[in-house]
Amino acid sequence: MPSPRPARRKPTPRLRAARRIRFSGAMHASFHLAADLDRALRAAAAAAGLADAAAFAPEVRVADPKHGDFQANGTLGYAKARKLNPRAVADQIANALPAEVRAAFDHVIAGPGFINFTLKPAALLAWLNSFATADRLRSGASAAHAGQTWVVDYSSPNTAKQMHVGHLRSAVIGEAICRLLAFTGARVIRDNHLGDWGTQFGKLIYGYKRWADQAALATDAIEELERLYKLGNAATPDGSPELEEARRELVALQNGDAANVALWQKFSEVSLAAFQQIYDRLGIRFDHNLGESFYNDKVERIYRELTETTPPLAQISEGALVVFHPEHPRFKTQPFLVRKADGASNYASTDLATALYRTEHFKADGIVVVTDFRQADHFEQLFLTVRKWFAAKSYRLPELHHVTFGAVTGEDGKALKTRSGDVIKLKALLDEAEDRAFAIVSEKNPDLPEPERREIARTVGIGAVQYADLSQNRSSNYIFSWDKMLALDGNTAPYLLYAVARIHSIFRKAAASPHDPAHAAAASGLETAAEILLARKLVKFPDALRLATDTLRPHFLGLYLFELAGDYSSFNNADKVLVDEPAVRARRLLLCARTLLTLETGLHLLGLRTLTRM
RNA sequence: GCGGUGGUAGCUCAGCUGGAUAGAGCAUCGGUUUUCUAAACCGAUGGUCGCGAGUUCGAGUCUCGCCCACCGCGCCA
Repeated sequence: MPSPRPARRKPTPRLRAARRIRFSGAMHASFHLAADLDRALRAAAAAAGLADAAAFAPEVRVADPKHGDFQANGTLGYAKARKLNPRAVADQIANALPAEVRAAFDHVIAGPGFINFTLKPAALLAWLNSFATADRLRSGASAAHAGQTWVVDYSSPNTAKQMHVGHLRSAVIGEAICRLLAFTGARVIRDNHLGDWGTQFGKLIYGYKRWADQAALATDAIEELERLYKLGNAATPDGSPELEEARRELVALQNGDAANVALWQKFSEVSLAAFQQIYDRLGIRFDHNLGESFYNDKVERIYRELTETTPPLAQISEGALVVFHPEHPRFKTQPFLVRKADGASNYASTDLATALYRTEHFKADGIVVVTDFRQADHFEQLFLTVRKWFAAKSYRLPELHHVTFGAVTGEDGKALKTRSGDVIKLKALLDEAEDRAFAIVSEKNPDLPEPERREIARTVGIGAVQYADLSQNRSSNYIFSWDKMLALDGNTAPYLLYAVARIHSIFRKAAASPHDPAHAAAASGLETAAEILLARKLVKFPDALRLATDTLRPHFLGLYLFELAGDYSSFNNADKVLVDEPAVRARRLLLCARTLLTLETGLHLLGLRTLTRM
């Protein structure tokens, strides 16, 4: 599989110690039950006296509910390699399982030799009691990236241009990844790598100096800058004296000409202000906006370091400074061009400088760059080069991940455009999402006051756009469909938000708080099929979280939330919550509270807002 | 030409890195409410996992070959 996948991190001694302490039985449930089982199975293999027990990998997976909660597949591979009977091996291991595991799980050997584990109702309840708040969930999850710093580079629009639909996926997926990494313990640095430098600024300054409309700049600066760029571009055809003039403006800017630098700064400022209006609606706030211009004075060091090693990593070819990778079938001939023949830098130079800055200045343990799949070659070459360069200079090497995603297309499968063929501006798209959501809310719930319907429309409309992107595997193209993303059935934001709203509704009706520990204290043991099915789903949140974070694919979390909302709806339909018997009512309120906690926590991790009524 | 990503039910998509009888939603058909939001739930119909070989206890998943779509491949990012 070509998409980047984080290597399993070696646990630090500190983490190993933490895991030992966290290992426990049913009384004090540990966060990640599958990880508990993995350790218990390894210990059992050793205790059972299996030959070569250290080589036994349990391969614990979340199971189909009809088979249990978790299954260990590792016995099959282990037995096969040693020509043993897999069921006999499974039996030996199962018989040596520690008492805590036997207390918490029923287990059975099934099929060719799987060991299936099903949590007992008391163990389910113990887990739900242990993880009663978002903080508890976070501290349970935080071991994965504790003590690490991750820099995430996403959104990254060009200044002096409006954000359009092509910027949506990077922003939405990038923000979700930031939140996942932060929740699992990392210090996350959100870095907006703006396209704020390059030849287009010569043409823009040329247009600005001739045709700028100050009134238009005051009302909608970006719109006016786009108009001026188009004018400037049209007025400077190849070979024309006007183009020469535009180039002189660019050279003046690059040489620090005060007037042009001031103009460029103004362009950046108004652009950032316009971007922030979009980011506010998407719940995004960057820590840094270190665009390409920031690295202007940092590329000389790159050229020097890439050429001073023996043998040099970079070489001159056709006047340009390039890096070849002789061991690579394609990049041995397809150059990585780090300095143009005219001596100017390009995106390869600044990206190399960026990787170094993030390593040295931010002390990054991991760097994630979120761009569309068309840049895959560039980043593969970039990372290959960084690895060799850092090794040659003995720099510490962070994990490097290029997170790619497919195109957003219309229902015809072609790039998404307006009817007139223009790109769709992100502002207009978000406006339309809210308008459509408002129409639906007003139809479904006309009695709510209009300000509340507006607020609901904001949350549902924007959430629908975000979730449509996040619910699907990011590597495939995604077909933009208002009807599908705003549908109330299926894996959509409205369906999930509706489940959240219904749970809030029950607590309103009961005049109770989801945070009240009294429900847990008064709860009797889980009994009905729907209660148990729901609880079994709730305890698998850690698995979904880990999968989404390890693969940097948020849709795994989305899929889990959808399944959880479905199990909740079934429970809600089968078992009335507000019954008279206090102990039954309390345990069902407990399930409602934990479902609410998990759905809200999960949706917030994906960058969505939630509602109490809709 | 080389490479990347896709190809799974009529449509839109999952499929946890090789595991059990391939799953959801939409659509179609049928059912459920004097009950906490029916914006819901339950059931049925629907599959040559693009095609063909191979690897092995086991392949949608791995290997090889082919077909189709989108995309990338020297001075844009």
